[in-house]
Amino acid sequence: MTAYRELATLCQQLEQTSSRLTMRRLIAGFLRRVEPSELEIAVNLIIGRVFPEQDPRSMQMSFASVFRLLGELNLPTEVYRRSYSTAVDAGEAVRMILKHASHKSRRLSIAEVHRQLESIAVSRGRGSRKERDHMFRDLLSQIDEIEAKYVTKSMFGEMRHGASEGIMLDAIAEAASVSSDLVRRAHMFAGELGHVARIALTKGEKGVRDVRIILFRPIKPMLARTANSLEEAWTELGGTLALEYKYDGARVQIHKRGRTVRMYSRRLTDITRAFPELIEQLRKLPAERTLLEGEIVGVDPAGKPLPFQHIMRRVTRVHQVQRAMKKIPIRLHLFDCLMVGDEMLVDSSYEIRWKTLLNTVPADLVASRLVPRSIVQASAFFQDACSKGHEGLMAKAMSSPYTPGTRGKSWLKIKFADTLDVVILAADWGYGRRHNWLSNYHLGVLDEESGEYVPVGKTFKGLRDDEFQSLTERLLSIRTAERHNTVYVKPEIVVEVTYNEIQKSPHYPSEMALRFARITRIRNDKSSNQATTLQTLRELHRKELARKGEVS
DNA sequence: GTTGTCTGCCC
DNA sequence: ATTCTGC
DNA sequence: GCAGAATGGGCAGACAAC
Repeated sequence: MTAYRELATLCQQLEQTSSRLTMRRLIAGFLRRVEPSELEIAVNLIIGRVFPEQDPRSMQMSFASVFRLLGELNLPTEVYRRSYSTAVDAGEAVRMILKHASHKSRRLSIAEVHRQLESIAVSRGRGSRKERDHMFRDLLSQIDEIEAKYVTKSMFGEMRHGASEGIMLDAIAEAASVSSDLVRRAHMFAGELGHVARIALTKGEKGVRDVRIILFRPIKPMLARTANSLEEAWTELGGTLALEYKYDGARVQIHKRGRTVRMYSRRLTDITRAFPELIEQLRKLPAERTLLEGEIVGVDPAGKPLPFQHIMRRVTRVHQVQRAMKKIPIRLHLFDCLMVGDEMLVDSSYEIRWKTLLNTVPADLVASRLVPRSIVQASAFFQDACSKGHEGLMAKAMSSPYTPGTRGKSWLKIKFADTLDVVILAADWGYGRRHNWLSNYHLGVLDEESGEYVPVGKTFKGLRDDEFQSLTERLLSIRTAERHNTVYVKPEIVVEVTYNEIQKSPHYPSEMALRFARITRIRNDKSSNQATTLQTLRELHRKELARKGEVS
């Protein structure tokens, strides 16, 4: 058995360096000396996971739970106040608080710490909240404050020591003396870091090479990079590309063997039971074995795509699936085929995979696509997609292989986006590396009827560090009030915000919220009475909705 | 039984 | 999801 | 160019509080 303390020490060392090579070396050394039976657990805990990626169990513990139970220690109020205001993150706050509780470490092993975390995760049903709190407090009483810090961090998935999945993969490769590329490929197919580590360290290169795609073990989806315009995508791909509609729905990976069909989400969660009508349809496909990928969108009776919110009502649904099925009909748009029969197509070109897809499934299940001959034709297709209520287009390089889990340059997404000039109404204090900055800005538009500014969303994106710093100073100088973590300010600062959609909001009184808002400019040239008005925003929202379908 | 809070997971 | 930063 | 970090809106489900 390896002491959990050693894992905590490793994390402390990682925290002290920003060099990836050093982190890789430190982790590799640790993986080589950790007790083999604890290897898989350790690999996950180090990068901030209690359970492997595909494990459906979760801790059901968050900041609120942990701070509630720490409050029960009845330490001086000053200890809590100082810890919360000084600590950069939750793990650090826990350490600072527990320093005053002076628990002695019983030197639990990695396996024992994990066993206790597991029993917290499986506690369910009436009274389980209290039971989980009790069990976690019990765990804290057996470890010292340094160990508690990293247990908390693993539980919250925020290590903040700079090493995560990517560096872990390199470390596994180094520890096992196997090439990094092979280890990464094995991980994309196996989907579980712990398994990859065990195989690499016990079976070496041969074991890693033998990992391949198996049906009903979902693989990491290939990711796309964003292009700012169609022209940019065209240039980047050298004009030899295909365009597909980018549907605003849920990405799914479909595995079929005989009459058995299962569907997995982008994060590899099994969501088969949410879409019975689709499963039934897919079971009838002639292909005996296949692995397909596509996007599911909600549609109205006329077939127009519904806003994203509606498909979300179905993806995570467990109860009343049949009722949701009637209310929110769906359509599947397939765009890739990674396996047919015994043939593995991951390394085949996109062109070949597309042809195989067409030969495998009926045409009405396939995404709309165009191989453009000119950029003019491409632009028309983009307009076409947007006007029909879709998100935009995907541009794909014809000869590119499927590269699971990586954001390569062979898939580019081009999304509709627009800008508004909005006013900063308030800002939240940041967390972690933004601890000392006001980092999350509440955005408002002017209601011409009342003359008041009403919130329509928040954003923390778009500014550079130096801009956060100067904006923090500026905002503090016009502060009107401060409550909890939020500083309210005079509505004076105007920022240009880029967004992708105006959503119907059940939360904001304006009943609208901006999706994916990011600051693209600080409009020092504009005063707040020149900002976008609520009335204008409503009009834009109406126009957006007119392109999309409606639920009856 | 209803409403509110927390959590995880879609984007 | 998007964006910025450091290697 | 990759990897990591910070954090958005909104959905269902599970449980807690009333």
